[in-house]
Amino acid sequence: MSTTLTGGDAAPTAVFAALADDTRWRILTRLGEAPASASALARELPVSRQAIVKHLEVLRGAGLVEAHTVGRELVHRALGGRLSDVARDLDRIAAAWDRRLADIKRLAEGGEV
Amino acid sequence: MSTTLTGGDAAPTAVFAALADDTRWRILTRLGEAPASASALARELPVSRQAIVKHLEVLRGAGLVEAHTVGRELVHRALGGRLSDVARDLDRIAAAWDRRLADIKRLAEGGEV
DNA sequence: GCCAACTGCAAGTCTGGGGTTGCATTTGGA
DNA sequence: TCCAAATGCAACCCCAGACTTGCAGTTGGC
Repeated sequence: MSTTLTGGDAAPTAVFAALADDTRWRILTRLGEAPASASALARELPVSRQAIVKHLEVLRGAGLVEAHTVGRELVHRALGGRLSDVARDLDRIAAAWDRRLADIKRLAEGGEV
Repeated sequence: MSTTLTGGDAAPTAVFAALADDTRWRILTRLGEAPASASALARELPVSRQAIVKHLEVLRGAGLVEAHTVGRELVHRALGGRLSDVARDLDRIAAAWDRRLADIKRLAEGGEV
């Protein structure tokens, strides 16, 4: 019905899982600065190319990264769209919690006078 | 200099890791609806109390949950603050990526005419 | 045409952490 | 007072996934 996490109670943990690894986060933010291939990233980061490839697959699966070929290279770049979707949803959820909390407090105070 | 993740390049993966587990997410959203103790949650969710206790520790460590004693119960409740912080930061990062992307495209098109 | 460089596939290792069970301890409240 | 119910601690199991090494296949570009 919806791909956003507020659409239902679908767990958005997949996206979070993609963001939860340090190496993956480094790769992602690095791609945010400028697109790069797996081999190029492997030269910059202290992990093997294969490890990076796997991370890129996860990131692509989460919709956080997009790939296109340039010459014989497979260049990846970071996509902001999914991330801002998640941000918006998180913000809504947080607001709902705090609102509910405030309601409870108000109710408790008002009702006990 | 800053506790937010945009402040530096500090990896915010700790918070994401806290959100990345399904069971933990269920616990967190459940607490968002109404505060509850570990034992109460254990009765509602298909996991042992001990598992829930560990999850609550993680959530508390990430600043997503707060606890206070009521009678002999230790009641936990979800806090929106940290979550909206993360949301704001993610949104900024996403915007920066897209902006950079747009710049590159514009530059490429303009330069190749 | 050829080679250097990039990608893809396949095992295989090993640590983290999610989950459980069991028991000890405390304490609220009828 | 006394018990049911809540918390805390500890040892243990088990698997997902992060990382590596090694090799085979493809292809761009001089």
